[in-house]
Amino acid sequence: MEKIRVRFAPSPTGYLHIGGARTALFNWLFAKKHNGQLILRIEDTDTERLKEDSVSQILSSLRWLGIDWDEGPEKGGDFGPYFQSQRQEYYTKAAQRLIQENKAYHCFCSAEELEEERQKQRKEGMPFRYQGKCRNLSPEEVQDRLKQGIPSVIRMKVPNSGQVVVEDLIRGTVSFNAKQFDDFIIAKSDGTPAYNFACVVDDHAMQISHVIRAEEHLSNTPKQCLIYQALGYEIPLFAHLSMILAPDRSKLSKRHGATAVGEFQEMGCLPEALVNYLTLLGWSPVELESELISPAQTISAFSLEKVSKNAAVYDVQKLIWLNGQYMTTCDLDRLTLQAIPFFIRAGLINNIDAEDNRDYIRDVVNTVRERVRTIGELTEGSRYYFQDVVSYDEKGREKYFVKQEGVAALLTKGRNCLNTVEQFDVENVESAYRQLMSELEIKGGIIIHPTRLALTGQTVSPGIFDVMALLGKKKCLERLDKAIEYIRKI
RNA sequence: GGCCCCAUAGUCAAGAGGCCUAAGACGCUGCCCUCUCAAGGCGGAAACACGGGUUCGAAUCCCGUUGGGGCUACCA
Repeated sequence: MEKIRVRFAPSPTGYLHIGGARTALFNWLFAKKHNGQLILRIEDTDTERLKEDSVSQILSSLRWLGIDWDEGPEKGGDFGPYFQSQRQEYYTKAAQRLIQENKAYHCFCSAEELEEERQKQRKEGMPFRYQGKCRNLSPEEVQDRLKQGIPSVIRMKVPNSGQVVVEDLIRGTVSFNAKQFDDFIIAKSDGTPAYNFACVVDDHAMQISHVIRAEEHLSNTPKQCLIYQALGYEIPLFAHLSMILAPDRSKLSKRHGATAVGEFQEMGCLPEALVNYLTLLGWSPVELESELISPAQTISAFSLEKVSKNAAVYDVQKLIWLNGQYMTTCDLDRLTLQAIPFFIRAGLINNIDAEDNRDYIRDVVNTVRERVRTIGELTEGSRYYFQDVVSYDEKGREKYFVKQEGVAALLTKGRNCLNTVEQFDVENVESAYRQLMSELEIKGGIIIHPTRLALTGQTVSPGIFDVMALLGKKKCLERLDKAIEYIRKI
């Protein structure tokens, strides 16, 4: 088989969203699977829609996900430049050639004229198609108008009969009737290429073997085939990935909550979880026993033919669940490192703590991580390890501090019991407390619940003895004293 | 409107004419474990959009309908 070269070609009009991320991921998986290259190309021909910083955001999101490219921005390669805005000469040359070969032509119709025509046709209930007014202008006329400086676009001369057949690796053979297309624009009046044209010129120049992109481009593909044919280029293989939809089956947008990769990062998602989730959207690891799969496993099992044809509704619940799974199993030091910025932002620690108390922070992360699903939740669940308890959970307060008979005295016994523990570790603390329970002939929960509330302010936490040991003797005694005093005042 | 794609539980998704009394996962739910919450273990409810064909036999093939999505720009 020939060299496999695929590309991801985002337009820098905003952040990388999960649809784009999945397209990039599937391209990456396919390239890795076949020892091919992934090319990153920035499609920035529409200067009006460009957004500042967009490129660097997209690049950093891709890197965060672990999707690396072999050629492209900040990387270089033999087929550059990788920004379409720097490739104008290629487009101009190709368009000029088409004009010389009588396969494309200058069109001098103004936007107003076209709009008028459009309205007229709509009134008649006809689909809008350019009528080919400038199609047969004589060379002299064209030269004349060009000299006069009348703005013009370049249009394809589209044959008005015949079938255009697209071979798609996911969808099979899809055919279109050529006569439905009008003479579409390949170069705008400022000379910059229209999407379909730039795309074909670049994919050919960059020797792309497989075009893997979103389904929204399937309808553009026959036009691109027409361009390939006119230019005499070999047509690559296509694979159109189904769309990712919002829960209401509409197109995903900001109103549907987090859709940008960066937003998932901010809420404390782990990149491996997002990647894992995205691979499951449209592809399924049939021969693997679990859905928790690493990129390496995915690469070896991946095949485009097995990619699902139906649009997928994205379900944040499953992503969060996957993230929770990774939270408890991922490398602790790495997770700690990722959590620290969250802790700082939440005001739990400062930069100095982050350095000096690294071990403590790591222990906190380790004990809390198995009961939370995101780093955001981890941060919230870690509060009392860094800050004093300033209030008690309302329901817990009612149940354990107000309604529980003799709780102050009980906690005092607990306090004194802890006070006798020398080596304040989990085993010693637990055996001391257990001994107290059996002396008092009470069930564990009777003293554990109020203790938890006193130490954490919450009704939920990791195992209470783990909490005690991590908090240390001093803080445990302080917080118990404070709670006892608080209860007495009720 | 025209053209194109798609159609299995709430969601992702296995399924290539008999192996389907239709996998698995998330979510929901019952029980167990338990100091709480998670996690974990064992159960449960929940789907082939509809109508016609083809066939001895259809979730699977064909046609139609309905529904969803995309394209139809001097956007990509």
